[in-house]
Parts: sequence; structure tokens; C-alpha cells
Amino acid sequence: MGKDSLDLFGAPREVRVVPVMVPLPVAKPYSYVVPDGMHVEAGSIVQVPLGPRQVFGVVWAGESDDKVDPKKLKSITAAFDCHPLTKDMRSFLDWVASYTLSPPGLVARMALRAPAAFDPEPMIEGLRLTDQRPERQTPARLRVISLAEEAPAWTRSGLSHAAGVSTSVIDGLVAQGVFEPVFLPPPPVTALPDPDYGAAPLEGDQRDAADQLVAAVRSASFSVSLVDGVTGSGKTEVYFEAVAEALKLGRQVLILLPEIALTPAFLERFQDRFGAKPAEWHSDLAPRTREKVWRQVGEGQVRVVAGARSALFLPFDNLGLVIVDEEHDPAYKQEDRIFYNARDMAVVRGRIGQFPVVLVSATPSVESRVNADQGRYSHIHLRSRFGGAALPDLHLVDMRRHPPARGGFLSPVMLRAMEKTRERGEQSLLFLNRRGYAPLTLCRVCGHRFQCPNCSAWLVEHRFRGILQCHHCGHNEKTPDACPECGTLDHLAACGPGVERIAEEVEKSFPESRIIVLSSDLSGGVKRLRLELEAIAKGEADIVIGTQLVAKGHNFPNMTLVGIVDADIGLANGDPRAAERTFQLLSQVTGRAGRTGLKSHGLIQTYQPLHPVMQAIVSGDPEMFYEREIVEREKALMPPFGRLAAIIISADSRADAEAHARGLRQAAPPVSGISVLGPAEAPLALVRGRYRFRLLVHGRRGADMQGFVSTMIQNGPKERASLHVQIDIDPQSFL
DNA sequence: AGCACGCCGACT
DNA sequence: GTCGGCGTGCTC
Repeated sequence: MGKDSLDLFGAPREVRVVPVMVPLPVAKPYSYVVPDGMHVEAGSIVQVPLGPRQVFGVVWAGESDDKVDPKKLKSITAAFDCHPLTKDMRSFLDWVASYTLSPPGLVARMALRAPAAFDPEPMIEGLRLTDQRPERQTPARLRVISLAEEAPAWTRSGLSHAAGVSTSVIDGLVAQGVFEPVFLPPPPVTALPDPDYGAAPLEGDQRDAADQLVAAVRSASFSVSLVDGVTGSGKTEVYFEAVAEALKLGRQVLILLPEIALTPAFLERFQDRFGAKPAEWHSDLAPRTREKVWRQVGEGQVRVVAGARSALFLPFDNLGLVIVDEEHDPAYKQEDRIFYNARDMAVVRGRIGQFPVVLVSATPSVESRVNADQGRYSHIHLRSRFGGAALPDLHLVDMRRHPPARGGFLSPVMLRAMEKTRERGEQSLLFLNRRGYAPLTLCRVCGHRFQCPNCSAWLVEHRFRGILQCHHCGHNEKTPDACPECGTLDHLAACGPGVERIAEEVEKSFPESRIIVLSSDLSGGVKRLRLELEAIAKGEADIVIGTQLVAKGHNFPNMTLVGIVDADIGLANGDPRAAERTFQLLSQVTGRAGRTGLKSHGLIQTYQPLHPVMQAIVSGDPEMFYEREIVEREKALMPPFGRLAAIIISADSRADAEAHARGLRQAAPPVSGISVLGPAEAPLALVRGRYRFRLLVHGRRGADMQGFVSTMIQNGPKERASLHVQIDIDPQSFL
């Protein structure tokens, strides 16, 4: 069915009109006319006029059922010669848009982030050997010719490089007709992974777990498995078997990873197993590579992608498995423009595409644990450590009983353990999740505290750089000599430790030790970080002091002592996930030790040795933590029934939502049970079914939100019901 | 996202 | 009297 228009002779003519999703915050696709002779189908990527400019878009269906004023209709400018987005991909984008309360156009835009990839890659120029032979045979020429006989075609630079001659030798042979130019298809971004390449024999738990995952892949139907086991229990080896099976079935695989810092080690492991590297996808890929990967993923030429959360929006042709490694990691949450948790969206992608999704973590998120406990996910638990590596033995250091020396932060117990480690010629790692020198500076005369002018956070002193910096907004100023309030000179006091300050203390106690400080303040970027990590692995440091940067999968064979400087950080900050985060971080960091045959130790400095997180960590029994945390979480999520409960979602930010909740509490004291959740987590809370009234307020402006909520309170249940119907998300739709 | 339109404050 | 601040609305 098309719209009538008039042809040149005034006769009515059928015109094909299709919906096109444009990358703007609009609620639905716009309709465009398909010009005569242009081929487009659902999923095609096109260029269309929009107002004064041209934009890219996706044809969203075979034809439009929208009644648009025909006078407004414009024609598609161009259709690109690249694979159309699959039906699954379009359904996925629609689903994400409705789940996250985002305009579908903006969600679709995430799938179009490589515009130059829409045009086919140009063929590359190559050379092929002919029957002609040169009149004058020189050694260089003979070498080139004999080498060239080994392959059907070469690139000019590839051949000169391989033969060890300059390109002028090749040019000379081309001129004599020994080589003829040919066009070669562009090379793939990576070689094909071979599922049988480095298959390692698995035993016991690992074998059983791998068998379960392989069976899930073979069934080619939707399922979610949570693979959980301590650091070093062989989770990666296990899920590699699932990857191998998907490859054997000819399907594509996506491995999501939270941090790009973890990738080099991961890529090597993958290569050892599959004989080739996976294609990488993350925000700082070179544009050229980015385009190649995008296109080759769409064509099905790339078989395995290892990427950050945005890889979920690559235009896979035949996706058959998604692995979410370190599934608990907060880096999976995107909290700007479109709010989503890639872990959950991966599950949805699997449901839509009818394939298995595997969530992997040594310390699963509480949500995933609950899903596993309730039978929505199957739970695969790996008990033993792979290759017989022993877990470190862990002890709490009660800081009330073993306080540090005045002005210091390290307990004598910790210093003694470091001394012994040094005597054995082994390495120590001190972990403190605080950048800089001191988190707060104050004036000892008038009590003035240095605060950020934009945020309300304290300014963190960075002594190496001589600045005070806000870790929220990045604001920074030079550290003054005098107090800006009372003018007193040299009476500013640093309060509390950061890694720089711990380094200072360690230098005093171990003047001859080689110390490396690792934090995101390290100048020189990722490259420098990798160099430092290599140096540590080679034993070029005795003591490493680091922030959570050191928690991610690097292995230091000689690192036999891990010391947590302040395990209590983060437990008191009011975040509903504080305990969970602390548990996960401490587990990860202590897991850094004990991967060698050497005996290894972990010392955890705390003022709260009886805190459930501390007890769970030293007991080595994660169940202790999860059982209690799930009960606590349910209590917290349970608003008092019979009163109004509201979930406030801000479309802008969690901070925004919090501000509005404060306003609401003041404006309407009888209202209780207001939970403030960021947009990425509120829908999950709904899944848990904890809320009696579900109110999702979605608005661009704060005033709208305040208005919505007030109206709802005044008008009572009827209004609530209508609001609910109007904008709620079906909680069951998640699975 | 851009871009135009429109309504109120401080200026040549 | 205008120039320009950014709030609001529109793009098939």
C-alpha cells in the first residue's frame, strides 16, 4: 500500500513509503518515499533529508502504516550497500527504548556509530605473478620471484617487506610485466578463530560446567547461566568451551568485558585458545579499525567480538552467544543519555535472538544471585581453583587493637608482614581506593575546609602535582600556602590517607624498597600503565600501592602479600549497594594474591572486624555474604504497604532524582517509602515486585516531575492507576 | 541533535 | 528603540 501521487502526465501513481528511524530523540520513525529504482528493505541503512540537513537512518519496516500529510513526505536520498540490520536487532533496539524510557531514535543511533562503514570497503591493490620473467636476473629479483610463487597474490609493500628488498625492485618487475596489478578484497580485521586450536583438557567442576554451557549453546534456545567461582577457578577456560561450540555451529559470539585495561591479557588468552585474536570494540578504537569491525560484524566475517558495553549495539548478522564477564561490574551501567545496564540488555538480546547468555563473576551481583536462586538463571558454581593454586590465607587487622603510629595509617601488623615478605624476596600490594594524597584539607586555625565551588565534595589534595582537585567535576586549584578564610600561613592539615600519602609512609619504613604507585592519575595513559604492570610482573618493584586499578585481572606471580589499607571505605556512604561493592572489591583485590605455588597472605585493616562483609571475606565463604545481603536488600526494598510508595526516575541523572525526592519529602511529609533509583536500576526493582505502587516519572524538566508527583499525591489512587497504566513498564517483559 | 522562533533584560 | 539571552517546538 502506498500513497498516491501524480506522475509527469498528471496520472495517479503508487508510491512506496517506508518508516525510517532517524538518529534524533523522536518518538517514532518518520515516513519517507522510496524513489523509483531504489532497493530498500526493512533494516536497510539509508540517508534521508531531515529539515535542512541529511542524516543517516534505518528503514524500520517494509512499509509505513503511518498517516502522514503527503505534502510533508520527502524521498530517501541514498541507500547504502551494507548488510541491513536484522529483525532481531531492530526488535532489540525497540525493546531497549521502551525499557529505558528513551526515544527509539536515540537508541537506534547507538547502532549507527560508524557512519563511514556504510559504504563498502575499497578493494586493495595487489600484485600477481605472470609468466613473464625479467631479462636481467639479479639476486634481489630472484628472491622476490621465488617468494611470490608461494602465494596467489601479494601487496606491494607486503612483498617487498617479506623479500627484504626495497619497493623499487618490485616496481621494476611490474614495469617489465613480471607482475600484474589485481584487486584484492579488503583483509579481515582478524584471522578466523579455530575452535579446536588450543583446547585444554578440563576436569571435574570445570568439565561439568563446560558441558552444561556447551549443551546450552547446542540447544540454540534462550537461557541464562550464571557461572560463579573464585578467582583462578577457571571460569574463562570454561566459557571458552561455549565459545568454541558456538563457532562450530557457525554462529557469532560477543564477549563483553567491563574494562579495557583488562583486554591485552585477555586477548592473549583468547589467542592461546583459538589461534587468533577476537575483534576488539571499545571507545578508543582508531576510526578506521572501528569502521572495519562494524562492517565485518554485519557481514558475519568477524566471528568473535570482545568489547565494552557498546558492543551490544553492533549489527551482528548471526549472533549465537553472549558472555558477560565480570557481570557484577558497575562499568556495565551507562548513565548518560540512555540509561542501561549492558548485562541486563545482553539477557534481553539473548531472549530476542533465542540464544544462551552466560554471566560470569567470582562475586556475582546480588540481582543475578537472586535470579539464579529463583530459577530464572541456571547457576553453575566452580569450587576448586584451577591448576591447584591455593587461595591466600586472609586475616583481619583490628585497627582498634593494633593502631598505626601517630600520623601513619599502616598497623604494625601490616608493616611486619611487609618486612617478612621483603625478606623472602617477594612482592607486597597495598590497596587503598583513594587517589591523591589526602581526601580533605582543613585549616588548623579556623577550621576552614576546602570544598569544590561546583559540587559539595571536599577537594582532594594531590601533593605530587601541588593541586587540590574535585573528584566529581574535575575542578582543580593550586594548593595555597595560606588559609583563604583566616589568612594564616602554613597551618593547613591533610586529613586521611590517599595512595600518595601511603607511599610516603612506606618510603619512610622501607627506604631501600622499590615502590610503584598505580592510580588513574598516572601520567602517560594506558600505555604507561601497561609498562608499569609489566615492570611489576618482572619483579622490578617490591611494593605496589594502588587504587581499584589493581583489582582488575593482572597477575603478578611473585605477589604474595595483599594488604587492604582501609577496608571500611565505602561502607558508610549511604549507597544501597555499599556492602555489595565493598565485598566485591575486597574479594577481587585479595584474589590478586595466591596464584603461584608460594604461600600467600592477605591482611585487611578495619575498624569494624565484626561487620558481615569483613566476616564473609575472611571466612572465604561468599554464601555468608549473599544470604544476609539478600535479606537486607529485601527489607530495604519493601516500602510500608498502605502508604504511597514511589520510585522516582529522573531522565537526567540519579542526582536529579535524589534532589526531587528531597523536595517531595518536604512537601508531603505523610508520604513515605520513596525510593530513589537511577534509571538503570529502577526497572530491575520492579522485576523484584517489591513496590505496591509503581510510579515512573519521566520528564525533561524538574518542574514537570515535581508537578507529576504532587498531582499524584493529591488525586489519590485513581490518578496513580492512570499514571501507572500510562507509563509503567511490564515487569514480566524482562524475561 | 540542530535550528528557528519568540519573548524579556541591558545597551549602542 | 534594538541585540541577544535561552526556553520551546519541530523535523517525515
